[in-house]
Amino acid sequence: VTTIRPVARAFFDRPVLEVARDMIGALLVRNDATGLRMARIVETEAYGTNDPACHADRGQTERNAPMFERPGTAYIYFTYGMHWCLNAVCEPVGTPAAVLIRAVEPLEGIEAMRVARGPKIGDRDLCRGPARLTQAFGLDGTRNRADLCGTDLFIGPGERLPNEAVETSPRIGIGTKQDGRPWRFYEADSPFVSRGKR
DNA sequence: CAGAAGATCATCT
DNA sequence: GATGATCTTCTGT
Repeated sequence: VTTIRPVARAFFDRPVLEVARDMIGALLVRNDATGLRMARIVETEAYGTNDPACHADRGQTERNAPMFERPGTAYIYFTYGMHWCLNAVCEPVGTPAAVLIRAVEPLEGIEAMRVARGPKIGDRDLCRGPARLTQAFGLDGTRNRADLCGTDLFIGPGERLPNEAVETSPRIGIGTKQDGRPWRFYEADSPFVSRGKR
């Protein structure tokens, strides 16, 4: 378990849609003084150029500045007055793009996650949603700009899921939402995705 | 400086 | 399915 290594930085230095697809099945790992926490990524969403929903669509600001930085950088932003969301910055320096991690399947450190989330939370709900997983992993703004190719917080290659599970998902969307905004969403066929009822 | 919206979640009906 | 929580960030004046 501790032999898992981070992906190469070149993994993130690619078009954000490709990275969002390839992050399905990869591992999110935090391994530091707080212990080991590990989970499989099952749901992602891509943000980048030509996307009005992207935080950087109207240029660089203090908040979105990490999106312009080195691929593999963590962009962790605060929203709705109480929630933190984790992104992996993609594409070359100066090109704002990032993948939001929307849901993960807990694999290791489940008790630590339950301490962070609440004693009555079932395994399925520990990390099912972008703000839930940051809470479960103990991530917030103090970790903004962390290196996701680093050692104590990183993305690992994990087991390769069948691409079919990603490409045929009923809720995959590379297209347009009802309001006309782009929808760049990937999910595995898993009970740990954020919207499923199952 | 005020106002609105927001890459959400827990809780309730 | 609806609503409240809670506050930062951005925009317009």
